[in-house]
Amino acid sequence: MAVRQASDLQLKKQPRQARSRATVEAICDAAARLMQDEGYAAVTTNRVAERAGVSVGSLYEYFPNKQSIVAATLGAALRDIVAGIGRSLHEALALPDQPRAGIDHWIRAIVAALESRAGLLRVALSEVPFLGEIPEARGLSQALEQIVRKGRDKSAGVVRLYDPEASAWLLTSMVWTAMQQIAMQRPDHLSRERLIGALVEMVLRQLYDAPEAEAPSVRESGN
Amino acid sequence: MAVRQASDLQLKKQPRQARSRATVEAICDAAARLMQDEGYAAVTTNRVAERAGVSVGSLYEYFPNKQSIVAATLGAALRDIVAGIGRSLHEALALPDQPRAGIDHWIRAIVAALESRAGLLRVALSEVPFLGEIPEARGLSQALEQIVRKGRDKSAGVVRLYDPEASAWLLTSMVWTAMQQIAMQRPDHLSRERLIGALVEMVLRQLYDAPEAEAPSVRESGN
Amino acid sequence: MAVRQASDLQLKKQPRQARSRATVEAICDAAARLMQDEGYAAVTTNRVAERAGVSVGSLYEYFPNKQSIVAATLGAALRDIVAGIGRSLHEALALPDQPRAGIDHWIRAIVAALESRAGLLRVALSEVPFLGEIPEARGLSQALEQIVRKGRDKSAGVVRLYDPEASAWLLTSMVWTAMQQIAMQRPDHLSRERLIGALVEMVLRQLYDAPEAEAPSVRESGN
Amino acid sequence: MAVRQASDLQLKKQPRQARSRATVEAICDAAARLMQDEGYAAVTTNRVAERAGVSVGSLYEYFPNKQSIVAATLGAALRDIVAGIGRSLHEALALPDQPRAGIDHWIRAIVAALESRAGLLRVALSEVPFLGEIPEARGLSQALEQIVRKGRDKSAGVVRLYDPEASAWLLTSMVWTAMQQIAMQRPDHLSRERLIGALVEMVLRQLYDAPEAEAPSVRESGN
DNA sequence: TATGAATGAGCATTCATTCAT
DNA sequence: GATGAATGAATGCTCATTCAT
Repeated sequence: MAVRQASDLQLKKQPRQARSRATVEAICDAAARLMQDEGYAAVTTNRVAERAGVSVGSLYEYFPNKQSIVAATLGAALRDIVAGIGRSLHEALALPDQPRAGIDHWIRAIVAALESRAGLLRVALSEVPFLGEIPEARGLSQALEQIVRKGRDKSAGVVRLYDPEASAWLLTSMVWTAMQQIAMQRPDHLSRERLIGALVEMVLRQLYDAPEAEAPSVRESGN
Repeated sequence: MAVRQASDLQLKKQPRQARSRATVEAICDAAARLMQDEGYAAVTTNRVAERAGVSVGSLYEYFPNKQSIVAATLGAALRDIVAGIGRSLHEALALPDQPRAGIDHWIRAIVAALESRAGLLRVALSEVPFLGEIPEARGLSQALEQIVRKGRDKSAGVVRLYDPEASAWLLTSMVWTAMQQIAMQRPDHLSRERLIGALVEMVLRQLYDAPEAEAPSVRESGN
Repeated sequence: MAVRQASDLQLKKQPRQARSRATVEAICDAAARLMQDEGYAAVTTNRVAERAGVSVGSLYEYFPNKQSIVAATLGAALRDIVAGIGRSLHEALALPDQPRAGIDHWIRAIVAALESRAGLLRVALSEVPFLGEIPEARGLSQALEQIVRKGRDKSAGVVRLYDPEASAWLLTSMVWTAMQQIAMQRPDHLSRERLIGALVEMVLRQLYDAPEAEAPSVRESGN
Repeated sequence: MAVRQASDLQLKKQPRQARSRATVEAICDAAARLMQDEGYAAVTTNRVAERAGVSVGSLYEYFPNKQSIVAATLGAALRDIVAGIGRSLHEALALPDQPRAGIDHWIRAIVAALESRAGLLRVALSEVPFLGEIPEARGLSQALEQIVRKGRDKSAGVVRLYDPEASAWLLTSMVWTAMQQIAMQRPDHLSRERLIGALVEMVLRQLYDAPEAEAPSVRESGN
């Protein structure tokens, strides 16, 4: 398999002028729309340029190759998501020390952040071969791990996990994919509210041996 | 997005002769190897034909287009996996009614089945744009749901889930992805044994409010 | 400067069928015509294919890249030239031992061979950056050297050159370029006949009218 | 072949200010270095501008197109060479009437001049398609012819060449290429000294040891 | 005058698919 | 049925040149 240099996914030069930044942004926006609407295979340099209202040449002024366009596009989206989570996490930490409220808060935050970019993420996760090589993708994992670690520190002495290391790793990855599913693949008959409620409950039970909680009313309006 | 007819992913005609079946199989094997070794982008009809020791023309005798080759290849792999799970599930049902033993058994069965095709699955899940349109992929989900349903029936009256519908859906998808991770993305420092052990414990806790179990010995050899 | 693999200039596969050989030949002919008529810069893969009455795809069936087309084209032309010289050389050796007749004969042979491909050679020599990497180009030099060596062997004991090694090298390269000039850059007012006659005379004078000159001291420092 | 206007190879306007002259010179220097180091294909207007520390726009302020940059670059190099030869020729004419000393002197002068620009010349001669259209290239030929003519005038009555016109033309072009070879393609085992020595001897032999030969009939038909 | 972002025609190359043998 | 040579639209990318600032 061809080796990829780290630099192959980076911009040729940082756009400094407002004009340049606008061009780069227009290119990433166009690529994002194309990817969402028609899938990764539809992202061709000429179509991206056309949609961005820019010439192919201009595109190659900033990006060394096609992959770097996709990487920048996804990178920006992921950065937005991490930022959104970060903001909410900040608030969450300000909350009183009630585990349920805290967990509920950050699960909501992450799901909301993911939902804002659901279409793009779906394609990124299922079609982009080099997603793992995009720094921001690793950044997101690390952000998650940080959250988990902080949560754990806070509840030290309370939580008792069987094989803590393995359990923590599993719980993180399971909750992470659960949130992705809620944000991106939720079945029609289950609303986000119900799923988030159930997920919070499951997490609490894992961490605290939570006893029965009142079942939610099944009547609901939206999804 | 281009509309895809269901028939686009199917074989032109079922190979009836042994000779034909061998050809189709050789093609799928070649495609599988190529995909595992070099990624989805490396799967070109000419290379598949070459590796299969067949002419491109013959390939198009059975398959209407490239996607149908990939679909057949992944379909076969997924059928193998479902079959493997099915066999184990059968044994599991024969076991005495000990939840832990049953859960442990089928988690092991699924992880083992996934591991046998890990390389191919990794690529299928992260690069193939039409995975969801492959009937067997849906079949796998349904198989899982069946298992869960059977498990639930067996333990009716014992298990109390908060919002059973939402919880069941979540639990299924979480455990499913946990098993994928264990089979395909396990971190170096956590062995399959530890992860399976922890996962079983987590599932039990969700279903039965399982109390503390003995922590596993941390000494381990392999992975 | 980019490194070039030897294989980059060679055919992907030898055409075995008559049909294939005809295709390869048509491609080389088209490239030769294009080069002669419009220069090396006009040789683009699409134009070559078009002129050859072949699709670009077919072209890449046999040639790994553009350079290999040019290399094959020039290689064939150079092989023709070497073959032509070889034939004449054979006759020349059959001639009686008259130096003038022999030299006249092979100069004529080489000039005629070069003239038959003058247009192509002119472009090859003045525009093709990788001429020296084409094996047949080296082959031509070696053919020349062989001729010179044979000529020298024949006249051993008669010819006395000042610093024989340096003189032989110089004489070879000078006569070689003289022949190229006669074949390809002859001024309007000087006919080939006159130029060949004069060249034969000059060569004879170098080889046989030599009065003894002092050999140069062979001791030398630099280059 | 595309027709080229003479003006296409010339500067748009002569730089009059010192500033402008410096810019033009920087551009030519950059082009020369690029050509020497990486070949004619590496000479792109953007890279030239960059290496020259100038914007592409400025470059087009003085040059109408890319070819004119190369033409100016080579023109300057050739002018340097002609100037160098001119200086030496002047000294040579001041020398006493010893043919060997005179010939030795100007051969040395030319070889030295060529050597000073060997890298650039090699590329110019083997890759630049329009070298013959650069006025200075013609100028160099004319300078050579002048030298030869002067030499001939000086030795009138002594030198007797078989078919003087053809022989002179041949001798000029042969000696010219011999000097190029000595300056640019000398084989490892032959030093410049030996080769120049041998060349001088060869020239002398052509010019002064000539026994009477029958002049060729001047009547001729073709070319 | 000088700049350098922008242009877009054009290039080399790939690959799913067809069809004469 | 089987073959594999042939096709050509489409792709990623370059670079001489222009022009608004």
